[in-house]
Amino acid sequence: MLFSTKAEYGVRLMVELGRQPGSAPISLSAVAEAERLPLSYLEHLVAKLRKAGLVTSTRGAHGGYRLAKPAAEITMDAVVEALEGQIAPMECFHDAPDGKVLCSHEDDGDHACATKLLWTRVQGGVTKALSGTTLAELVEFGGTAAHGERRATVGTAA
Amino acid sequence: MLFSTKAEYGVRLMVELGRQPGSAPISLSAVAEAERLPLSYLEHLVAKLRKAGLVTSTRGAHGGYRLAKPAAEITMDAVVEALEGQIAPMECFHDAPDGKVLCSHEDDGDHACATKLLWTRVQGGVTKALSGTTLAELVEFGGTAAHGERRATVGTAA
DNA sequence: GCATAACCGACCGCTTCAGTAGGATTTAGA
DNA sequence: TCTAAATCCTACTGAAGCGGTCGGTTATGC
Repeated sequence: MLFSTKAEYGVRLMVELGRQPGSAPISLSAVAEAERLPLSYLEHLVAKLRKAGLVTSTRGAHGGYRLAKPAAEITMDAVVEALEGQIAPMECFHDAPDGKVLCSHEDDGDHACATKLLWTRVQGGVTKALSGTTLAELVEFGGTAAHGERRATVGTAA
Repeated sequence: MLFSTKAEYGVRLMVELGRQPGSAPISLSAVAEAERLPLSYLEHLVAKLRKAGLVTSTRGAHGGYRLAKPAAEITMDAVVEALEGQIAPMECFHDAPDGKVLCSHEDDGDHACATKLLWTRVQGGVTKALSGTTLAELVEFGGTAAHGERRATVGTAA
């Protein structure tokens, strides 16, 4: 499995928030019930999302969570990264501050790291798919399929 | 991390086999020494590759492993899948026999699985990167990047 | 002041990961 | 024929992460 249920649950949570029309905050328990997910586990996940600045919270009675930005401006790479940590295909991969991809055992033998080409391509494919998908798309996708006829085509990000 | 070191080590192992010019089998200990990887761990990995039909083995003295097919005909999706198991972004994803992608909680609520769009795109990106890369490419990549003649001769073991 | 809800940290059973250990079987060559 | 080299196989282990629970604290609307 590429991702754990943290990403799955977290994205579902975000979609649920994005689905809400008004500006009133939604309580976690409402989300948990709607998505049939354990409330106490969601607490951990939403904490990550909050620390990443993706959702805002209001405490106390009638409090809850809402999106920090419009759903169309939230790309899924930020969401998944907040939940799962840095998206790298391999342990030795880490993003340099300047955006370049590094491999920790670059050239540590008598030849360059032959696997770097592969993992770079994989990472490119994943980040492209994630950053090319907005939360608004997912809300729309789930929403239209909800009432009425079934959307069969899923399509791939270009 | 998307993949564990199983994929990393296994790919390195395959590259090492592909690097060898002759048709003589290479012992695992030679590979382990060249790549500085634990021999007994490589045994587990190469077993998976063998069961997947990617390498062949000859037992006994002067035995070892070699590629079951030319490196140009080996795509990395087969290699990684042999090592890591089925490549799916999420637990609920599984390939149907007819090649279609299924989600186990398709439509389990009052709306379709909103995350399916996202995971489908991610899976597409990953499989595209993996199946679009051949072992020969990696061998070539590591080879040219190597500083010419300092290429280690994975000769007969010590 | 009470119910509601966000917050926080500790804990737990389970599985996987990465690696080790010890042996058995097969084979080439002296 | 004996031996060293190699594959092959099973079992085990420490560490870490996953999925989830629990109890408690703080903040807030009614």
